[in-house]
Amino acid sequence: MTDPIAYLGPRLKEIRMKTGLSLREIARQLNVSPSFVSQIENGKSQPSVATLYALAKLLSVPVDVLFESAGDPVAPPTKAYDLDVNRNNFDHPTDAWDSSRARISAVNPNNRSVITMDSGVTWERLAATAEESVNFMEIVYEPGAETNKSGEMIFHNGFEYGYALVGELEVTIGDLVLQLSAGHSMGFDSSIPHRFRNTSSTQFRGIWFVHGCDIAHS
Amino acid sequence: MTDPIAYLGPRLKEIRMKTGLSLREIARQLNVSPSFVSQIENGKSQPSVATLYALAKLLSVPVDVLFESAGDPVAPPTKAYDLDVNRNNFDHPTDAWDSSRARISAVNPNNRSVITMDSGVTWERLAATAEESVNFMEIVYEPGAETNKSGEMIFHNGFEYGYALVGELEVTIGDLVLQLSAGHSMGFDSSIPHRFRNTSSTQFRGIWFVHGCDIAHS
DNA sequence: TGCTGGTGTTAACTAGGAGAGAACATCTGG
DNA sequence: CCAGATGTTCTCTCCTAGTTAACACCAGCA
Repeated sequence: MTDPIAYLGPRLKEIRMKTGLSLREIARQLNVSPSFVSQIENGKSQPSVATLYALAKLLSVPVDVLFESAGDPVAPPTKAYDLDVNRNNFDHPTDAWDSSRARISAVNPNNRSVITMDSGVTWERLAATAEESVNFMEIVYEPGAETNKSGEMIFHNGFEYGYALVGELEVTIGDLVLQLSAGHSMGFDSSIPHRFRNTSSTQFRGIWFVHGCDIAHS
Repeated sequence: MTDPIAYLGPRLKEIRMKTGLSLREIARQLNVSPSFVSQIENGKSQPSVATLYALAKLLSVPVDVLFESAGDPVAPPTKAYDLDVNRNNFDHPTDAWDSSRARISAVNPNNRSVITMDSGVTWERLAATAEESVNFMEIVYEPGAETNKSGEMIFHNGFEYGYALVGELEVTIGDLVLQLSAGHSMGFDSSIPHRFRNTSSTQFRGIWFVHGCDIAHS
């Protein structure tokens, strides 16, 4: 393995980029000079533990993530570390998040990485493992929210599983329509066109598991 | 939360103690002076990122663990796992139920198919799709119940994902121990030896998703 | 009882690097 | 073309990471 310390800088830059924060903004929030942040990112200087920690916290990633050299994993991380992003158009969630390298991932409810769609649909990642094309998440449908504003059905390879925590969700799979209410669960071949819609006046929350068939390819 | 940097020293000492390593031994392996290790442990000095990293690696804990204040549950001493497993009755759920042929499956909570283990562990199937080696279920651990009465860890191909609905579950994965309480979630490579245990006095319920690698074969 | 080899702690010191500050070269948008 | 962003690269200073040395304490062992 290459020296993880050497990769700290580039890694940092990479993560910062994803957050969209500017180097100067980081410096401002950390109370250090912009030049210093630049020096760190380019490996020309190293932060102290204090600034390292502050840095990790600011970027909301575990410190260990900063040591990961682009490819290989390190000691078992204790948290999922994907960044909060805001994207608005995915057709399906199998590839919503970058795959992390973790073999173990534990996620604290107030520390989840979240994807918010413009349509009142939110995905909160429940685990960030090394598996590709797999997503374990809590999904939230605000009243009136639906998978696709256009009303179109979507389909994709793989299977999809859901468990309703609270609220009601109208689930349409093929020509089957069912009302998923708290405690109910379902699973289906997601190559069948499907659509979800919250027709009620209260928020819907559910535990979702989606995986693509390309699991098979690995 | 108190400043995690301030706790770094004591935390370090605590972890070192558990490993049984002497301060001087640590210093020797890190190529630093014993006095310096002492100064770090007593908060009179702070390590550089490099030594911090080396330290974490030497103690085989993720760096973040060093920042956790004494209270939180973390990794206990590193001990080689005992990989002897016996699988007389299904100790892992990937193949518990026959695979159904359904492309769509919806399950009503009071109509689930249930497998009860003698040990106070129950699996309730949440969906019965055509997928092989996949299980979506609600698991119940009564107070005192554990994966294996013998206390052995189990492992199997694939990945396992869990979301805690109510109660608490002590989850041991490799040498990582974590307390999974309501709302918390996790996922892990289930080839890592693992074990669950309800050490509390109340019932634990969670949504579980387990799939084997042989998914690929279908 | 001393000696040897273990443990952790503290003081005084120093060399090196964490971090600042300025001036630099870009690229926007108005 | 200016005002304000962005990141970079110098030089310089002061702080501190890490040292050495001597400290006090045990345990075993002759």
